[in-house]
Amino acid sequence: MADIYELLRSAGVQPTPQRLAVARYVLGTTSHPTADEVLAKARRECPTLSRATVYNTLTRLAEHGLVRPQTIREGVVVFDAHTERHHHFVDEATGKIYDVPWEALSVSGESSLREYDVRDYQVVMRGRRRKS
Amino acid sequence: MADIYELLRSAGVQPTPQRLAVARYVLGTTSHPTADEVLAKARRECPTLSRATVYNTLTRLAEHGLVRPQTIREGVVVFDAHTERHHHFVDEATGKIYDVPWEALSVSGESSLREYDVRDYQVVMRGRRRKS
DNA sequence: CACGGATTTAGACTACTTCTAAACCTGGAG
DNA sequence: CTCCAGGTTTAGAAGTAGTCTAAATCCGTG
Repeated sequence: MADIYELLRSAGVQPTPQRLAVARYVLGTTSHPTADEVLAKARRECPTLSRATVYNTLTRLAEHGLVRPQTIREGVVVFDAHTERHHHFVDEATGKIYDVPWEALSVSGESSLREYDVRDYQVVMRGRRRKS
Repeated sequence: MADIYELLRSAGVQPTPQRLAVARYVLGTTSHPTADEVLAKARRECPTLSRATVYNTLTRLAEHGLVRPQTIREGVVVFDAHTERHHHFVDEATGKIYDVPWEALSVSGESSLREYDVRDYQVVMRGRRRKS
């Protein structure tokens, strides 16, 4: 949340008002928004913001490691402000995506996969979130 | 590939020429095709086949457990004829998806996830396939 | 052979994403 | 101060994935 302006600058992304509005929303939520959701929220701060700018900005933030696009939900890319390794749980009833800490699961056996140079992996779980 | 006709019938899907063409292709490949790829291939056998029929048929095959839709590649659903549990490896250079046997990996720790009722899970890996 | 239900079809339509070309800053050189 | 050049933003067009609709077709039964 802190100083988004400085965060963008130090990541090498010139901080324009539009980019700040996008970054403030996407970096401040854990809800895995789609580009359109980011557009809707960021427009509250910057009403002329265009769809193209949102896509450009999200792509740029991703290139600079500030968000991570994820292919988990059907038909859309969602953006995750949580950039360290972690797993995901998808609630099939609501479509909501939850982050699962890396340490909650342990995966072994990758070493047997000689044919593949695995650069990254994650466990994707689906089911229902228990009401608590 | 055996008797697709019987396979459809016994799964409760009325085997029409269009459905046979779709099923023959999608059940006979390990390439995780998209609906459009299935359309292109199945049209060789059945040139009047329409896009809508391909979507309808793939949905029906999925409902009857003969294929499994997967959300792994950006922006598209791919269909996997391999319906038992398994993991996936995505080659980031080519976009190709490879099946990884269930036994090749072991995941532990799901039990700590009290908040979630995990009905299904898989490991999704990304990287480069080694040329062999 | 007519009927009715299931199936197929083309094309319209929606959603998501990328592209394009014009407009718009903004900051430095003259 | 003015002009220019870069980068940025914009609306809308275009491209791609998938769904929907209504008419046409097919097929088994009476």
